[in-house]
Amino acid sequence: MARGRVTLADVARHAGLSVTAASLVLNKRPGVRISEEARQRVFAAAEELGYRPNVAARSLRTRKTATIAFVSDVVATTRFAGDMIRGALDAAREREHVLLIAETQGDPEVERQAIEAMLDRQIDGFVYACMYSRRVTLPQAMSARPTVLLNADGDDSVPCVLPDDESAAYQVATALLERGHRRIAVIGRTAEIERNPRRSLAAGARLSGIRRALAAYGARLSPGGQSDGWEPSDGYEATRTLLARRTLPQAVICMNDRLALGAYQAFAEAGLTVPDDISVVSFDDDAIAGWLRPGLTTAALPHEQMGRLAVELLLDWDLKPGKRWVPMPLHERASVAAPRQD
Amino acid sequence: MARGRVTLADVARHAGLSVTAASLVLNKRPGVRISEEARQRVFAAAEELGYRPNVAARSLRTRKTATIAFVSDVVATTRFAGDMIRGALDAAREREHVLLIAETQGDPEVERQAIEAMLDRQIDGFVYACMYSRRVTLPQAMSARPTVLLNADGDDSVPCVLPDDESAAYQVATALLERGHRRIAVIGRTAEIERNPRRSLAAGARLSGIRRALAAYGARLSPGGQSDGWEPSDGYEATRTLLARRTLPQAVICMNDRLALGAYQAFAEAGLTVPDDISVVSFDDDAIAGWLRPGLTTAALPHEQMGRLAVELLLDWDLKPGKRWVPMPLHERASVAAPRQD
DNA sequence: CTGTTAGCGCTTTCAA
DNA sequence: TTGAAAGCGCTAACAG
Repeated sequence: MARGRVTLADVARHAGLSVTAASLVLNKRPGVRISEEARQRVFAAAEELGYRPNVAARSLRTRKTATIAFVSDVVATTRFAGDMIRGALDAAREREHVLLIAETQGDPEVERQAIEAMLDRQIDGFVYACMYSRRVTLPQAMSARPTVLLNADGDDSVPCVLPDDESAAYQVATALLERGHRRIAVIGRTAEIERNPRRSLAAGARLSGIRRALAAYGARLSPGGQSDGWEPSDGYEATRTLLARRTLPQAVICMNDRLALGAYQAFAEAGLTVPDDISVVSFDDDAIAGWLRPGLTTAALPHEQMGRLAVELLLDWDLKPGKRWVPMPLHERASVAAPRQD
Repeated sequence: MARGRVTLADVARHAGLSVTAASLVLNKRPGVRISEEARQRVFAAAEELGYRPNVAARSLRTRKTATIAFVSDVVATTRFAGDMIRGALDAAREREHVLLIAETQGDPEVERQAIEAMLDRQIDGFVYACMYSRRVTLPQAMSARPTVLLNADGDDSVPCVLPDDESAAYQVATALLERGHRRIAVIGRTAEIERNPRRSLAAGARLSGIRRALAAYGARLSPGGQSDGWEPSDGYEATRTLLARRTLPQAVICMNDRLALGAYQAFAEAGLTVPDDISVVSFDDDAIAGWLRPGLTTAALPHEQMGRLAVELLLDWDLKPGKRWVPMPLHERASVAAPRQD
C-alpha cells in the first residue's frame, strides 16, 4: 500500500476530534449526535487529505467487504459471458460493490480452490454462472455465503436467473406462422440434448415453445434438420441433408445463430436466396446475426440483464429460491418474408 | 462471514501452542525455529479444523492481499477481452492470486471510481487493459501501485504487453508473395487511423509489416480497399468498390477478420470463388475465421498469452518499463492458393 | 525454541 | 455531544 495512505486517525487529528467522532460522522450513523460544526470539520479534513477508508480493515469488524465473487465455468469462449459479466459489473458498481472473478473450466478441483480463495477474502456472496444454461448442483463450499445462480438451474433451494427460452421460441415460431409459413423445419435438434438438462436447458425449452406455437396454428414440425452439435459446420451439414429431401421447408428455425450461419452457407451453395426462397429465424443474437446478409431475425439472449439481475438479487437480499425468467426480445432483421406461392 | 469461521487462535489452542507459533509454522518462515513435533501438531490441528487464513486480516499487517486489479475499457463487446481475462486468471490462479475486475466503458469518471474502489481494497497491483491496442496515458491514481499495460502502449515509464502486429503482417503478406501473388490489395486501411496511435496501434504496425514484405519482393500495394471502419459491412463496401476497378487484385489482405467476412460476402455476390479466383488473408483469428467457408488464413491475436504475461510481469516484479511483443501465430486454413494464370 | 505484546485501520460499546 | 478502549484475525518485534 502507498505507505502513508491517509487513515481515519489522520482525519480525526486534522479535525481536532477523536477517531470515534470521525468514524461516526463519515458513516452518517442514524443517531446523529455530533454537532453540526464538528461534522463540517470532519468532512473538510477528509476532503482535504483525500481520505479513503481501508475496506479490509473495516471488514474485520463489520464482516462486509462490498465484494462479490463471480464464479463461472467458462468466460472466454464466447462473447456472451462477457455480456453477463458486464451486467454484473454495472449493477455492482452502482451499489459501490466490486467483483472478484474466477473461472473453473468445469474442473471441480479448480472450482473448489477458487471458492476457497474467495471465501478467504471474505466476499459477501456468490454469483455462480454457466456459459450455456444447464442444470447444476451447487458446490458445497458455496453454501457458506448467499448465492445466486446465473444462467443455470439449481436444486430449488437457491434463486436462479434464466433466459425465457420457451416464450422466445413461441414468438420466433409465431413470427413465421403469422406470415403464412406452414412447412417449418428446425435445424439443430437432437433427442439426446433436448432431454438432458445437465447439458442444455435451452434445447428442451426452445423446442417446446416452438411446438406450442405450431399447435396453435394446427401445424406440425417438418422432419429433418437433426444435428448433435450447434456449431456452424453442424448447421451446414444438417441443412444440406434437409435440402436433399423431397419437399423443401418454407422456413427454418435454427437453434442458434451459429447453426444459422451454416444454414446460410448451405442455402447459398444450393442457389437458394434468403428470405425469398426460404425464411430463417434463430436464437441468441450473437454478433454474427447482424453480420450476415441478409441480417438474421433472432431472439436475443438477455445476458447483460441477467448478469445485472443476479447481482441485484444478491445485494437486495432477495434470495427467495426459485427461477426468475428474463424475457428474450426478438430482433427482427431481414431474414423473414412471406412464403413463395407454389 | 460464516460466524465461527476457524481462526488461527482456534488452531493454536487445539495444538496447545501460542498463536505466534502457529503463525510461524503455517507460514513456513525461513528461520524454522519450531520443534518438529510442534509443527506437526499445528498442521494436524489446522487440517482437522479446516483452518483457512483470513486474507483481509493478514493484509492489515503485511500490506499484501494477493489480489490484482484488472481494469479494462470494455470487456464485453468482443470475445477477445475474454481471452485476455482468461490468460490473466490462469496466471493469477497458478500463483494463488485472485482478480478484481472493473470496466470503465472509456468513461474517465467511471475509471477514477473503479481505481479508487480497488485501491480501497488494498490490491497489490494493476493490469490496465484495452480492447483494441492503442496508446493511452495512465490514470494518475494508478501510480499508487505497480501497473502493467495490456494491449496498450504507455509513456515509456511503464511495462506494456503488445501483440507483434508488425511481424505478423510481414508473415501474412509473405504467405501470399511466396505463392506467387504480386497484385495484392489491402482492405480496411485509412490514412487517419493508420497515423493515430490513440485510436489504433494495429493499423500502423500491420501496414508497415505488409510494406516491408512487399518491398522484399519488389512489389507494391495495389490501390483501393480504403475504409474507415473495421466491421463486416465496411469490408463488404470496400470490397465492392475494389472490384469495380479495372484490374482485379490476385489477393487481398484484410485488416481484420470481420472485414474479411464482408469481403467474402462481396466476392460471393460477384461470383468470385475463394481461393481459386482470389486469395484472402487476415488478422485476429476471430471465431468467425474458422466458421467461414473456406476457412480463413489469419494471424492470431495472442490475447490469452498476453493476459498471462501481464500478470506474470506484475507478480514477478519484472517491472522494467518498455514493450514486450507477443508473437502472433499464423493460422493457415484454406483461403490461400496460387494465383490464376492470366 | 516459544510466548508476550503491540499494533495494522476501523467500528462500536460504554462512560464521561 | 464526545472520547477511551476493546477487539476483528493476523504478523512481527522482542523477550524469555
